[in-house]
Amino acid sequence: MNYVIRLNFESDEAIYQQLCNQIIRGIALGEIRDGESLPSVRQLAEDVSINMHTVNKAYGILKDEGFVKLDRRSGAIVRISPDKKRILAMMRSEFEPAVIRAICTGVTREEAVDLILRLYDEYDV
Amino acid sequence: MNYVIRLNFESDEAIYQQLCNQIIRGIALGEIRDGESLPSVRQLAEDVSINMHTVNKAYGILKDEGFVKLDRRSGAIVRISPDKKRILAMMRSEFEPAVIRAICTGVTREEAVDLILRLYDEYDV
DNA sequence: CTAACTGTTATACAATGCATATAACACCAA
DNA sequence: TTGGTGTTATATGCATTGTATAACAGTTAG
Repeated sequence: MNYVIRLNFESDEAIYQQLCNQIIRGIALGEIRDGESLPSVRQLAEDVSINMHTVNKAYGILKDEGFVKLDRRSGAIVRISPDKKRILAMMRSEFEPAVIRAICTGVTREEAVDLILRLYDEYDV
Repeated sequence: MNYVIRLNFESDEAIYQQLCNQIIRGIALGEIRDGESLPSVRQLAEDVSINMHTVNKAYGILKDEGFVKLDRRSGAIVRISPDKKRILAMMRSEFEPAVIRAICTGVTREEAVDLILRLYDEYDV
């Protein structure tokens, strides 16, 4: 895996969450492919200078969210089990706080839609 | 203010954040109008059975986000100071984690856009 | 078989954030 | 003066986060 994980230790976002997002981002970008194996918890922890348990927590969440399969012998392997209903429910709860603020401050539907499409353009191939 | 604040004490979302979101939601829905005054920190705390400081923290955030003006004599008054740049930056950082998951699981642009538009329909008048 | 590697679990610790509680202060209006 | 604002200070209990050390069970290469 050549993909570079970027962590911001000054951020108030938890490290294990940043780690999850970075790996999912790599999958979306196509830089981490289905079937590919991720570094071991100890290896990745050393690579990015964090604790083993923080990586293990991130891997456990990626497993629960259906992005990887964990295996004692070969480590963590990217295998996507799409759960559209769950993702759409998650998207709704993530979008809602932003949309109500957008409405109050006069951000139009067109601007919101444009923002979504630009994010898709940025990550989707 | 007839608007009903709903809090979920079982949620892992902080109470002061839920309170912010509920009030902004009320503004978006038009149930709380510009110029209207919110209950005092002590009154609202008693109404929803939480601590005064939790309400005070929420009011402080609403002030920082530009949704209310605070006044020692008359309390908290809804007065929106739109900061589009800030809201758009916030929307981007809120949307990003959801969008990368959407791309990985095959949620299309159309579905994401539809979700946004349905949220607008739900809150915007 | 041994050694080295996987994920997994248990325990402990410090730091931080959340929510509560009690109390006081400065300001203003009736 | 009395009672209502927001504001601040201090303290406590609790959960989360991240780190640290250690061990366990299963796999694999030598």
